[in-house]
Amino acid sequence: MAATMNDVAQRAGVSVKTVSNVVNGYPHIRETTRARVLAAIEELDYQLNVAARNLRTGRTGIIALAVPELSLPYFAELADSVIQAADAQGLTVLIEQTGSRRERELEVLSGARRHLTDGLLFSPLALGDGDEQLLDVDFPMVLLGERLFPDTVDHVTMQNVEGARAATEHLLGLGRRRVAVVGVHPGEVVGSAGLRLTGYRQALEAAGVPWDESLLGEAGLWHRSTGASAMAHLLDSGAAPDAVFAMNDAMALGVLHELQVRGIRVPDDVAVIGFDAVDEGEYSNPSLTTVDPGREQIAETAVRLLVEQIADKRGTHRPRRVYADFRILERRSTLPA
Amino acid sequence: MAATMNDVAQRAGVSVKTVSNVVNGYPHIRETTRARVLAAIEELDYQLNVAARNLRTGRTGIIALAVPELSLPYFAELADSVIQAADAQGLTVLIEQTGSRRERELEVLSGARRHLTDGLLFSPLALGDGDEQLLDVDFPMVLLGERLFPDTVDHVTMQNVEGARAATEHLLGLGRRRVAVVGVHPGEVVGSAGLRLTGYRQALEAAGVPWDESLLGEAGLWHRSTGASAMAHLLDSGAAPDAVFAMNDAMALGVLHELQVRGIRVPDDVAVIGFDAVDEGEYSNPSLTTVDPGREQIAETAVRLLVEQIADKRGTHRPRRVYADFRILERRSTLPA
DNA sequence: GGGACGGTCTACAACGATGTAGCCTGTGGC
DNA sequence: GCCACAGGCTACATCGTTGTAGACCGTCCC
Repeated sequence: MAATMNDVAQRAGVSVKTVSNVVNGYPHIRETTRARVLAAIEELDYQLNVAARNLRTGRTGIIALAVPELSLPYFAELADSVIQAADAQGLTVLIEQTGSRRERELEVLSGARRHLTDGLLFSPLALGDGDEQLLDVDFPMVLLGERLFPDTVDHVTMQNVEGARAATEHLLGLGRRRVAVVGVHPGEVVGSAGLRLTGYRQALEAAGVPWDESLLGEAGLWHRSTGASAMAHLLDSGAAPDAVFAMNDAMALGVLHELQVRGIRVPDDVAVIGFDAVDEGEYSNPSLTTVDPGREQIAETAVRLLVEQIADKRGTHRPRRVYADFRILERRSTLPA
Repeated sequence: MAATMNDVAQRAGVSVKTVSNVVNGYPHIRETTRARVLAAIEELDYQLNVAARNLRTGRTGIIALAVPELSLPYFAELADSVIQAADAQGLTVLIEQTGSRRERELEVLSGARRHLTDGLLFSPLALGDGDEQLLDVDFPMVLLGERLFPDTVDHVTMQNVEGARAATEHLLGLGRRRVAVVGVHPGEVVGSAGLRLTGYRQALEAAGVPWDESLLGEAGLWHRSTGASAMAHLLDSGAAPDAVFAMNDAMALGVLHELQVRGIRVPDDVAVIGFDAVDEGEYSNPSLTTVDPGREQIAETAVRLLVEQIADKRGTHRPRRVYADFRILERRSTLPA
């Protein structure tokens, strides 16, 4: 049987509350008493029962992170960063996978695990326009990543438009004029697909390059496989791109793969740039130029905002939106000729 | 304020315990009563306070998964599989990253979060020979993956020796005779590096191919970068391999990268095979032949064993060791000439 | 010398659920 | 008509901690 505070108290000859005070660092305790209590804790190998503290204080020390899929490298690396940032604040992370399914995302928001966690970092994919009121929850939450929602909730996001624009400009700067884009969601405006497409369009306009519908590669889910098939479709349709901006790295790697299978040289025939800066792109063949969206900064900021929300019991905080810094990581897939 | 069982009980005109019974599916309740309670729950939007239940029952419904790093694709995909398997059993997963650091692995075992979780799935890397007694913990635990420990604890592992042997035989079957191996940990026997090296050796012996020290590529951490530098070292040393067995996929991808940078053709000049079957290898250039160690089977089995341990309060269960099925996934990096 | 005050500590209630014991009521068997 | 018994429910204690109120002691100041 595990020891309780009571056992420790008896052994140290003090009240339970004093043990509690020692454990929680309450300052007004005589040194000798504190030493006795600590010794008793040591001897009994006492461990605080978190469940009991939770019940009493209403805090759990756990935050939830809801992401689409851990098997997507970006989210795995994001989770890594979040866990480390949370660790630094003494928090533990509980991961929920939504599988990009709307129903699972709603479940996360419904707060079924509300009592288990102090707050939620949420990276939604399936929710979108018209779901604003669903995000008006009564527990601490910070939205992560890409979608834009009204200013009713804290939001840490990457610079989708600017990053996409910079990526496209990077390709145009190589002298490429037939720049395809992969990952388009037709009709979407507020999602990351819509925003990144806007950045792409801005870059073309600024450079005076005409808009060409045939260079738009659609892809619903942003996986390696969908990137590969979007590229295949672009090639088969005769669009003849000389560069590709893939809206994330996973698709960019699919694009590289498809090009390589067909014997098309990268970057000589087609230059490729991605978005996300996952580790994988550093060792692909050729290595992948990409937009680094500031993943660690996003994780750290998000955890910090969440902690602030949790501390602010009155609910008086006003929602904030934070944009992370981005930069282009230049590698071989866009090496100048 | 969130509603409690007391609120529900008052509204339904029954005792708290009856509400508890309804919530927990206790059978002997009149239909009309059950309906009244359910209605009250609905009206008040009542959610069970898990912390309180935890305190009373000692169960939390959370299991911990301790892995080295989520940013390593294999562990991200393993986590994905574990979360899904746990979900199917109504369990939530809390992920701990040990960063392969011995001190963090010990912390996990010390059970600091014992009160927060019902059990632990543990994939140790830094612990090894001589640490057996540390694994003799007094909470439910299942060891995952690769290292072998004495039979005092449940263990779900991949077939390291057999898989490595099959991988090496696959290369030998292509007619290659100078088969390098990457990821060697000199002196190690029980770890996955030691076991996979044994499989490699067995395959060579069976084929009558002489053992050549110069074909052993060392790599402490099994990352892409260490795979690349081990390959660079092999090439620079003049070992002149015509095939490489990388002990995991991450290193294999680093190997592919290094070969490509040097203009060495795969599989024509050097054939490459990995181990783990991460998604990434399917879209690398060229796509990566690998050993599929049965990741999902491992995850499902591990969760099942853990659930059994948790249910078995008496601690009468006898430790089991389960080996997952493996198979070779043949892709282009070992395409016959 | 008495009152104010801060430091140190204790007793007790409370968080929200569940386990245990036991009270009714109705049914069936003898 | 009485007892045994099961179904349906309630009352109360309890899990291990923390918040609140207050007791006690010594110091300091007027």
